[in-house]
Amino acid sequence: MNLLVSDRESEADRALTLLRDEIIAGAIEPNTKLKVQHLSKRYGVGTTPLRDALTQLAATGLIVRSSQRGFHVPGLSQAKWADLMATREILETEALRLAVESPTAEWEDSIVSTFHLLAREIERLFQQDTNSIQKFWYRHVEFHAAVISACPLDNLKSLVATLYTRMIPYRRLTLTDEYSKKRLIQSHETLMRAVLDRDNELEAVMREHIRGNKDIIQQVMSKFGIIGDEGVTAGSRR
Amino acid sequence: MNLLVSDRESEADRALTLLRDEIIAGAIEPNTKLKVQHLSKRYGVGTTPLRDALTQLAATGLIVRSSQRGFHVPGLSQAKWADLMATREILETEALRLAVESPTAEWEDSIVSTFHLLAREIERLFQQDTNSIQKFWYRHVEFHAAVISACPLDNLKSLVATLYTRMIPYRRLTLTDEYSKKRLIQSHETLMRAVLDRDNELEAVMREHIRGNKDIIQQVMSKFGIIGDEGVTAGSRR
DNA sequence: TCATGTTAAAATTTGCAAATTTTCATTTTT
DNA sequence: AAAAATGAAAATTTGCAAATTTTAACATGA
Repeated sequence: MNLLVSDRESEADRALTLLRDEIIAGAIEPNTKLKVQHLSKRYGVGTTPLRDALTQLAATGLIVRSSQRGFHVPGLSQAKWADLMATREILETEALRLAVESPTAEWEDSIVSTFHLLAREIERLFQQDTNSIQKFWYRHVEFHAAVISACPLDNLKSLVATLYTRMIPYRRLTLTDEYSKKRLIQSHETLMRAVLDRDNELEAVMREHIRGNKDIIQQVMSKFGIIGDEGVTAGSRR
Repeated sequence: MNLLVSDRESEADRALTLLRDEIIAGAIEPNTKLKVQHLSKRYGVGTTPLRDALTQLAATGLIVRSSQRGFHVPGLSQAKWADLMATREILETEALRLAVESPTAEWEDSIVSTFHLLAREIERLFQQDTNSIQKFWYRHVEFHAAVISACPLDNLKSLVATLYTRMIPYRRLTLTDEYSKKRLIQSHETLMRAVLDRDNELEAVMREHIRGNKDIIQQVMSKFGIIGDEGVTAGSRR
């Protein structure tokens, strides 16, 4: 049965998306323990596929798995964020350098189109739609993936994607304050322009883009008093 | 029960190790489909933990997961190997550069000790012990991890570890021929020396080390007629 | 009071059978 | 013959209850 084009999506995939989306939106906060039974009921997904999703996310590093004691969302810390962003700077800048070396037609097209989708989604932030933060996240990832899409190294690009996943728990901090929508759009437009214009200082522009983002989040963390990593506080969820 | 120190290792972990060890040894060849029931019986591990192990290895990229149609060991190809090694060169060289910038006492000690363990294990290759290839693999990973252990970026180091996992299906090719034990030891000794001596050309030495390895495997692949990626041939295992 | 044991509850992990989907050989149709 | 349809077998995926391990509250003894 299933007269329409069959879905071809497993329950585990669905569970993974649901869980990730809640972490993106901050509905599940850092340091939260992820209890299988609880999430299973919450999402209406069996425990087996849910566990599969948890295993996948843990392997990526978005969540943490402790042998025999389950999964939890990692805590935030200045040090971990700095580590993540420094690593991102190395990989993403190098990927961009390689992309410039072997540019293609679709490359530039995809940068332009994903930029516009990203900009539109930023405009929509804080408006009615409750899913706008998730959508923003996806558009943001897609834009940056497009920027390095001409890089011929698949392994390098997949590792960059992993890093973006690890950034998820911090990402929401961008949207608390500080960063006006305009600045967010401009910062990405600057990067796009530099690529399209083959700016001589392209690598430097990328580094600045990343460092700018790093600094903003660090400021927000300071403001909220986040310094170290306080460990997992039990209890399910708010 | 369990009077001694309790094991604290899940069945899934055990399954993961067993499976990975067979791939390292080549007992499970590239392009082999990994059937849950078959492996479950083979290892005497339930299907649930076995599936967990498969999910983890797929998330790392050692094996491939296709939605609704299971897991398989990826096929080898010249292009994929070149991609992997180029990416490795970028990350590992940068990690080494950072390690040199903030050296510690244990760093050098760990390089020396892991080198000797590696050298011993290389001597033992092709001798009685049937597990020597796996042990060699572990010592090899440990040595390279030690070389970059002083790098302060945990994320960068974890990505390097991921790349080493992805190299597994190719690694056995090193041991068919060509590479004499002596050359294998020397190549790592050269790298160690360069680090301990703070060679000015340290980064170049690392790049050469990686490229040397890349070339050897490429030659072996040519000899065996491996060029493209022929896809999965069904059937369990030999 | 502090450390150490004890025990019940809670959570993770596992085994297995049922449900779903894919595969593949065979038949039917063009 | 080649292509499309059929259907049974095989494999993946899922639901759920049992087994194991951890957690946390409480009691015991130094």
